[in-house]
Amino acid sequence: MEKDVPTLPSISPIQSPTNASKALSHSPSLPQPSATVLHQTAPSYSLCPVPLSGGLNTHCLSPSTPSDQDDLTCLSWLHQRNLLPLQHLPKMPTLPQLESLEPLPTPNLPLSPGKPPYSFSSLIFMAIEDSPDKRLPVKGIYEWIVNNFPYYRTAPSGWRNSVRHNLSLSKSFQRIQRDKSQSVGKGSLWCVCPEYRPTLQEVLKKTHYCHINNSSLLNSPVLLEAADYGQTLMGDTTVISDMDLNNPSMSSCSLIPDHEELVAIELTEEACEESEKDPLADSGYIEFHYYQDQQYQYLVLPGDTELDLETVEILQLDAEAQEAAGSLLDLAGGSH
DNA sequence: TCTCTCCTAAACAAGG
DNA sequence: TCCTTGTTTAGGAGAG
Repeated sequence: MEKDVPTLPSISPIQSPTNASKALSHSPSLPQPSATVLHQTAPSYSLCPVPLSGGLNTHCLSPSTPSDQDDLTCLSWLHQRNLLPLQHLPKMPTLPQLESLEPLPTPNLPLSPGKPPYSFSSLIFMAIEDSPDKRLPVKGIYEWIVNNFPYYRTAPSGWRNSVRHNLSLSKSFQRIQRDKSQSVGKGSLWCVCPEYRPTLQEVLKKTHYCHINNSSLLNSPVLLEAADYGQTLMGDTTVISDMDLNNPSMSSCSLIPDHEELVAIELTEEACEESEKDPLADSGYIEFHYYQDQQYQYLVLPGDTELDLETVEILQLDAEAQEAAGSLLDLAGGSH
């Protein structure tokens, strides 16, 4: 299942003149920020862009609303939860409606969520890790899965049996007896067995990367290594996730990063070439990722968008995008 | 082919 | 009684 890893670039992509010229061609007036996500990609099928004025779209990755939760199969939210470092948005199985994308993404694309690529162990792991107390009752695990993976809303209920089966059978999960005095409802709480936590994280990472292997960007040893340590190695770029996936102490860390900035991921030439092979790449959108108001958000802009002040002004026309545009301006060295 | 992992289904018991 | 939870067994699919 592991993919061959491309040769490690001699220099980091962000420092490569060639790559930089490609990546920055979309934003000639934007000075290289210390941290800016700027990658060109076809919009993920799970995007539910909120239409902005000027044909721009913004999108919130926070699963705080049901509509947002639909997007969780896009897996980008894993970054928000710090279960995976923010990197290239994964390309999920192609949906026909995206094959024929018009120049602008259709707002509120109809979603037909497929089965998540994650094993039940991973789903349970994510559910538990996402809980404030790192422990959940079975019902809570059900709810988390349903809330985050729309597939299971309509799936036959047998998957619940599989969840329970996994909980019982897997050594990775421990049952905790509820405090009888405070117990409301039956059943126990389940938590992740600490010694199996790194294993679960590894499985989760592998699953994630296997399903985004269309992007050679993520196959860069640099980025993979960065993913392992929660830091990118691209110059002074700051990765948006500062957690250490292999650090058991992460369980006590906030799942939401406390810094607010854009994260830059630029396409390597290989990534660009591969992207060109992707039929969706013709739609050529750029996603601008940023972290704001304790949420990951991103703008989806047409690929030929020049992120200059004019573009930002357009962004500013929309109240919802105003703050985002401000962030871009800040990073561009301007003020608004 | 074998092994392993994972998924699914089913049966059963216990408890609310 | 019904439903949920937890356990166990069995079989199949897919990958290495």
